Amino acid sequence: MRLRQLYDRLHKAYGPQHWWPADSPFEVMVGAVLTQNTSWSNVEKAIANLKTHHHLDAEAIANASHQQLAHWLKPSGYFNIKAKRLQNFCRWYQAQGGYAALNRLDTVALRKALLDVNGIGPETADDIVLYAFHRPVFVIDAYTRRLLTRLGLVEGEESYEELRAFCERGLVRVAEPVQIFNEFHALIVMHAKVSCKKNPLCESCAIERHCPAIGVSA
DNA sequence: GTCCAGGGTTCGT
DNA sequence: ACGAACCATGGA
Repeated sequence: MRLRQLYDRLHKAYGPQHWWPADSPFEVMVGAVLTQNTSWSNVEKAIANLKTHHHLDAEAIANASHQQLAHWLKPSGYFNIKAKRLQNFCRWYQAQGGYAALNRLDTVALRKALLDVNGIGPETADDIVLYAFHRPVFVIDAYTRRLLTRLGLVEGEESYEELRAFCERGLVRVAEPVQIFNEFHALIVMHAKVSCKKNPLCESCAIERHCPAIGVSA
């Protein structure tokens, strides 16, 4: 199966996902940090806390006490390390001049700048670049790696950058790469959450080969 | 109620 | 290059 075909099947099975679930680019960035190694439902509660206390704002987060911030972030797990990372990110974001200034960078420079921030790794950087700045980078996460491996499209031990290059190359001629990459990642997450859970066999074998949603029926 | 899986990044070694 | 540390939540 080719990537384009996988996309079509996922899209047909699950429909438009309208990601990222956030009210502003800055909320996307906060969510990208908080969702590191944790499920989205946990992140929503932490973001709701920030909203309730009028702290979903780079300056407010930058100036909050570590203790206060960690308390609000508690539902998203790893609250001490995330308070530190989020605060570090917000101080950097302000120092850079905020969204407008960063948006003047080209995609490669923007991605590189984000990766230099302590607490921002490749997936978090790409979440931000794609979903907050609408640039064409393909986000690789554990679900993506697992699905591509099960489908036999990749070996599985590739580096993050190798997988990203593989996905971007495989979709190099699409008309609207930002829109396709946006939807593709969302669909992979949807498939992992819904289809695999629904079918108990999914976690223990390459069920995608037999998955009615995206693959050949048995 | 108890146990356990899942999910990124950094920092040691 | 590899393992350890960081944590609440939801399902079994």
